[in-house]
Amino acid sequence: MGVAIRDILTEYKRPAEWDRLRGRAAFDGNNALYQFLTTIRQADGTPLMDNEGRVTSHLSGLFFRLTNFIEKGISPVFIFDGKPPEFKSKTISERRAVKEKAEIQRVEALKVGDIQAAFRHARSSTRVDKEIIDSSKRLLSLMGIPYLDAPSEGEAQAAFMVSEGIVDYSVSQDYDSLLFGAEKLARNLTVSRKRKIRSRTITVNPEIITLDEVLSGLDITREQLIEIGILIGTDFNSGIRGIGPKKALKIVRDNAFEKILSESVPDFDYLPVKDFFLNPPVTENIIPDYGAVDGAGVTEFLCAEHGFSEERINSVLEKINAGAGQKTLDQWF
DNA sequence: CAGACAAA
DNA sequence: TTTGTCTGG
Repeated sequence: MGVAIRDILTEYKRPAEWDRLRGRAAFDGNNALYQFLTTIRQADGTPLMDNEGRVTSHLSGLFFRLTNFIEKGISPVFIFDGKPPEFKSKTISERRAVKEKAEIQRVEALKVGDIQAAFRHARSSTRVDKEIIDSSKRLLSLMGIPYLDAPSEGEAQAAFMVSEGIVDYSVSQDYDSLLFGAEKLARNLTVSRKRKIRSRTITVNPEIITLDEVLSGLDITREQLIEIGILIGTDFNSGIRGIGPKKALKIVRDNAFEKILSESVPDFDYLPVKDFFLNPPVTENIIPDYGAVDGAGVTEFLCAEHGFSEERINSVLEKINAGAGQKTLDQWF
C-alpha cells in the first residue's frame, strides 16, 4: 500500500493546526474509503450494514468526517482511481490473492471463535468495490462536495491539482502523491483523540509534509525521491530485497541507482515507472463545483435508505447549518 | 472512525 | 473537564 518512505520523512512532518488547513484539499478517495472500511467494524470484524446487508461503514465515516471538515472550513474534492497502468497488474493480482486468503482465514477464525483474529483478517480482506465507490459518490453529491474519476492514479491527479493551484494540498495516508510532485501533503485529518497502542497512549494530530522541505532536507531531487521509491518498491514495481528507505537514500545520493538496480534486477526496465511518476495521465482544467448540503436528501439517503438513526444524522446536520448559514461550502473563507 | 455517555 | 468504553448500521 503506497511507497514506504515514512522512515526518511519523520523530520519533515509538521503538526498542522486546523486553521492552517482551511482551503481546498484533494482527497485520495480510495484511500479514505479504505481507511473507513478497515476501521469501522465491530469487534469480530463485521462492518456496519443496512438491513439489506449492504456495507455502510464508509458512509458513516464519510458523513461524520465531512461535516467536521465543513465546520473547519476545509473544502474537499474527492479523487477516485481510474484505470491503473499496465505495470500495476502484478500488484493488483497479488493484493487480490492476499484478500481472498484473508477472507478464508476470517471465516475460519470466526468458526473457532477467535474474535481478534477474525477482526484482523476482516481488515486485511477489505476491498473498495464499485458499490462502495458509487454509494460514496451519492453521499458526496448530496453534501455538495465535488468528486472526479482520475484517468489513472488518484494520487497523480491530486498532485497535479496541487501543482496547478486548483487545491491547496492533497490528503492521503500514503506518500505517493509526493513522488507525483504534490508540493503539500496532509495526513491524519481526523478529529484528534488519544489512541492506545500497546499500553501507550498517543495523540494523532493532523500533519503537513512539504515536498520542498523534504527534498532540500534530504538534499535530493524529486527524481531521486522517485528512485528511492523504485528501489524500495512502489505500487508499480517490487523493489529490491534488503533495501529500505535509508539504504535507498544513500544509494541515490551516491548516484548508484542505475548500478544497484541493474545488478539486482537486470531484467527490470525502470524507465516506464519513473516516467509514470513524472508524467502521469491527469485531467486538466478541473474546476471543483461546490454546492450546499442537501439536508433532506442526506436524511433520505442515510436514514430511509440505509437505516441510519435520524436523530444522530439530524443533530449533525443542524450543527453545520447553524455554523454555515446559507453559505455553500466553498464560500466559507 | 466518530459520537454518546459513563466514570474518574 | 478529561479519559475510558461502547455502539453505530
